[in-house]
Amino acid sequence: MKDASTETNEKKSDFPASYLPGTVEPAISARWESDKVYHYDPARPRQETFVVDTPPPTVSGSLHIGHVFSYTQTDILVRFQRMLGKNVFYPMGWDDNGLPTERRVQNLFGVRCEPSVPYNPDYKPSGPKKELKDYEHISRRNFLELCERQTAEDEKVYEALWRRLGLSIDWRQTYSTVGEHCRRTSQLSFLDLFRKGFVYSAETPTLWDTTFRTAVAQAECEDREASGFFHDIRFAVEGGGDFVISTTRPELLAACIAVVAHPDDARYRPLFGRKAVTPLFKARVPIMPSHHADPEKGTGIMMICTFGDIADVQFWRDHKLPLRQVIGRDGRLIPVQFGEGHQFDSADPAAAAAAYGQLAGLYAKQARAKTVQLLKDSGALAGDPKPTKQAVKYYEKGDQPLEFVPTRQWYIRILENKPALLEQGRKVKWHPEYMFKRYEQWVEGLNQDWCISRQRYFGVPFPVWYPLDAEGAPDHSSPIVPDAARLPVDPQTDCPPGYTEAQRGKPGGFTGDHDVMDTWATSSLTPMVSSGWATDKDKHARLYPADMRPQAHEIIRTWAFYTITKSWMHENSVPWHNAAISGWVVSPEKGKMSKSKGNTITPEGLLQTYSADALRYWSGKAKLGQDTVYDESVFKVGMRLATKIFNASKFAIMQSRGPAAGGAPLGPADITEPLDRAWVSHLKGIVESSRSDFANYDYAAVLLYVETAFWDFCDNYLELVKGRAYSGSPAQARSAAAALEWTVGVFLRLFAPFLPFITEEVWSWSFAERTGHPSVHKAPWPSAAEMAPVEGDALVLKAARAALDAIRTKKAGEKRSVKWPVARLAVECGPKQAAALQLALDDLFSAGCVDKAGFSLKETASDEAALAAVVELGAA
RNA sequence: GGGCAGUUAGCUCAGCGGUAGAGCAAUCGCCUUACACGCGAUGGGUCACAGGUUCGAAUCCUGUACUGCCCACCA
Repeated sequence: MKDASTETNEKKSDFPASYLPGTVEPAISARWESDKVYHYDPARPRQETFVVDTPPPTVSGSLHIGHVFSYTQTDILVRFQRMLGKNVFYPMGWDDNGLPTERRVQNLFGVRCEPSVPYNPDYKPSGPKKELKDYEHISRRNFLELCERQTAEDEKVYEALWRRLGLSIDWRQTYSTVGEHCRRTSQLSFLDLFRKGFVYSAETPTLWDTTFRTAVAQAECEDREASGFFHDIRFAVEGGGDFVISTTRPELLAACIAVVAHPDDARYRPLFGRKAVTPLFKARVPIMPSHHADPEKGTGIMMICTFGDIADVQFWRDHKLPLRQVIGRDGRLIPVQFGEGHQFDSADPAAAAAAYGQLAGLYAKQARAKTVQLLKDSGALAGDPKPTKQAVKYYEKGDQPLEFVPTRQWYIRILENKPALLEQGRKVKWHPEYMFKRYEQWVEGLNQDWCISRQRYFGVPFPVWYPLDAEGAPDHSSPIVPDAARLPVDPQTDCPPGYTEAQRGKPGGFTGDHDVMDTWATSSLTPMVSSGWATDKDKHARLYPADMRPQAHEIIRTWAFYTITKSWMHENSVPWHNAAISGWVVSPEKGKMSKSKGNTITPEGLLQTYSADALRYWSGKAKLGQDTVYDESVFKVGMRLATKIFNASKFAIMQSRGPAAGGAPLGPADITEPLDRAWVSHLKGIVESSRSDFANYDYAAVLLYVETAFWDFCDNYLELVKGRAYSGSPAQARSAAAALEWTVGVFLRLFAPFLPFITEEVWSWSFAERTGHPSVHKAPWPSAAEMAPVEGDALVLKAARAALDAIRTKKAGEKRSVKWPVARLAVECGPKQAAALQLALDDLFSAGCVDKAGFSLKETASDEAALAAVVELGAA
C-alpha cells in the first residue's frame, strides 16, 4: 500500500488515502440534516411533487433485516425521483397502535389493564413477572401511559436505525398512529362514514378471539392445520328412524339448530321436512336440504350449529333459525336453559339440563371430551372416533381457535361495494403487475363486512355515546356523535352534547362506547394522515393522492385493500397512483424469516460489519415482489463495490487536477481521442436506459448494468487510458482526464440511490463545487444530453479490448505478470476493426506493455470474424 | 380445491425468439506509480420434464412434476 505521506504531499489532496466503511457515514448524515437535503418544500406545485405513503412500522420491539430490505427499496426509488428534480414528500409514521404494543407493555412491565382499577398518578411499574398471577392490575389510564412511554422509547431507536441506513426521510414529517392527529383523523373518518351510511353497528355473530376477548376481522385470520377426530353421533328421527352424523365439534351439539343434507342425496331425501332429535339434549331440529352439504364427506349429513363456521352463520341467517349460543366470550360454555319458553328446545328438559350441567363452565376443548363421554355412556356414539386433519381458523396473533360469538360491533360496508373497490384497485399501477391479482382475489373472496371495533384499550376510541333508557339500558339504535370540531374525543371521559357528566351511566343519561378501533381503521388512512385531510385542506390538496405506496405483499389484503376502501369512501379517489410491492427476506433454507422461527437477524451488527451501503446494495439487487435469500456474501460484494468507487474516483479526480488537465476545468470539448469518445458514447446508452427503467420501478435492472459497466470501466477502459493520462501529449492526456472525470461524475449519480454514503463522500471531493450541487442526491439524474456533442465509435473500444484480452490471456497462461513485455503482437481482423484498432494503438501498447516494433496488423476480407491475435512474450 | 410466482453453472441470480451469461465459490497465476479490501486467467450448464408452434425455442403455446406464497363455507 502506498505511503500515506505521498498522499498528503499531493496538491489539493482533500480526500482520505483509503476507504474504511463506516467512518464517513456519521459526518455525511449530519451534513444531510444541516443542509436540509431531504426537506419537502410546500411552496412548490403539486406536479413537481413526489409523495410517498410510507408504511408505518409496528413499534413493538425491534426492526429486522426484512425491514432494512424493503425500506431501502423504497428509498432507492425515492432518491431517483428526487434526482429527477421532484419535490419529495417522504414522511415516517410509527404504528404504535393496538395489540402488539399492549402485549409488549404487559410483558415488559408485568401488568394487566383492568378498567375498574382507579388511576394512580404516582404509579411506577415494578418490572416483568414470571407467573401470570403475579401481574399487576393497573388502571386504563396508567396502562395507556405505559404504552405511550414505551413506544416513544422504541421510536427513537427506530429513527436512529433509519438514519444510519440512510433513508432520505424528511424527519419533520412524522406521525404516530395513536397521536392526537391520528386520533382526530380516525374519528373524523368514522364520522364521515357514519354520515354517508358506510358504517353501521349490529349485534351479530362475529369472529371472536377468546384469549384476547375481542372481535377480529376476516383479514386478520389465518387457517392452521390441526388434527382432530370425526365423531359419529346417532340422531333419532321424530316418528321413528335414525341416522349418523360425523362431526369434529361434538361440543356444539347443544347449539344444533338444524341438520342438512344435499338436496339430491337419496339417502336423506325422504327425511326432508321431518325433524331430527339430538342425543343428550333431545332438541327437535328440522332436517333440511342444502347445497353446501357434500354427499362424499362424512356420512353426507351434517349439523348446523350456532356457530361452527361462517357457513353456519349464513344458514342461520338465511333461514331465520333460533340462536342457541353456547360458547361464551371467554371460550367457555355458558349456562343455558332448556324447554318451553327458551331458545333451547328439548323433548326432555330435565335430562337436557342434567347433561348440559356437566358441560357449562368448561372450555370448548374440555367440553368436547366430556360430550364424547356422555354420548358414549348414552349409547349415541356410533363407532370409534376417526382421526382427521382439518383447517381451523385462528386470529393471526392468537393461539386459540376463533369462535363465532354474537356481539355488538361496528362494521364498514364492504360486501355491497365490491365492484367499486375492484374498479379502484384497477386504477392503481401495481409493481409488479401481477400483485393486482392478489388484490382482486381477496376482494372477490370476501364474505364479511369489515369489523372495525375491538374490545381493547390502547387504540382510538369510537366517538360515540348511547342514550340510556329508564332502566339504564343503552339505545344502540340512536348513537350520539360529536361535532367534528370537538375531535378527538374520549367517550369515557368526555361528555356527549346535551348531557352533563353527572348523567354518565344513570338511567335517562348516557354511556360512552367502550370499544377502540381496529389498528387498520387508522392505518388505512395513512395517505390522509400525512396529507392533513382532517386539519389542512390546502396541504391535503397538495399531497393527495400520493404517488407511491410501498408495502409488502402479505398485507395487500389488509393495508392496501383498506386504504383503497377508505379513500374511495371519503374522497372517491385512489389513495395513490403506484403500489410498489416488495418481497420478503427468506432464510437460506427458503423459509420465511420471522420472529416465531427465531431466525431473524438484527441489522445493527450487520451495519457495523458491512456498512449501510453494503446492506443497501443487497436490497437493491432484488426486484420488487421478489423474495430474496439472506446471503452475507452479497453484503461483501456491496462493500467491495463501495471501495472500488472510492479508489477509481480518487484516481480520476487526481487526473482531472493534475498536469494532464493543465489547470483549467475540463469539459466535453476536451474529449477528443477516439477511444475516449467511444467510452463516453457507450456510457450515454446506459444513462438513457437507466432513466426509463427507474421510472418503471425496475431499479434492480439499473443496478445490475450500471455495476457491470462500472467494473468494465475500471478493468478495461481505465487500464487502457491510464498510461496516456500519465504521460501522453497534453491534448491526449487532457482528453483522458476529461473523460475520466465525466465518467466518475455520471457513475456517482447512477449509484447515488443505491449507495448514498460513498457517492456523497466522493461527490464532496470535487463535484459539489464543480457542479454547484452540494449534494449528489439533489444533483440531476445523468442525461445523454449532457454529453450530446461527444460521439464515438464503439468499435474502437471493442477492438482495443479484444487485443488486450489476448495479451492478458497469454500472460496468465505463461504465469507472467501484467507488466511483462510483449515482443510480438500479430493481429488479424477485418478492415473496419483494423481501422478502429489503429485509433487506439498507443493505448493498447501502453496497457499491454507491447513493443511497438513487434506489432503487425493483417486485414482479412470481411469483418464477420472476431479479432484474432498472436502474442509472443519477450525476455524479462 | 382455486389463484399467483418460480424451476438456467456448486450457490445467488440476469437473459425472455437468433451462436448459453454475471457475481460468489473453486482452480491457476500476478505486488501492476487508483485499489492486494486489488488484478489477470481457467474449468464448470441436454436452461425441470414431455409435446407443439417456428427456418430457428432457455425465451412463445399446451400439459406434467416439483418449490414457495396467497386464498377457500373439508362438517
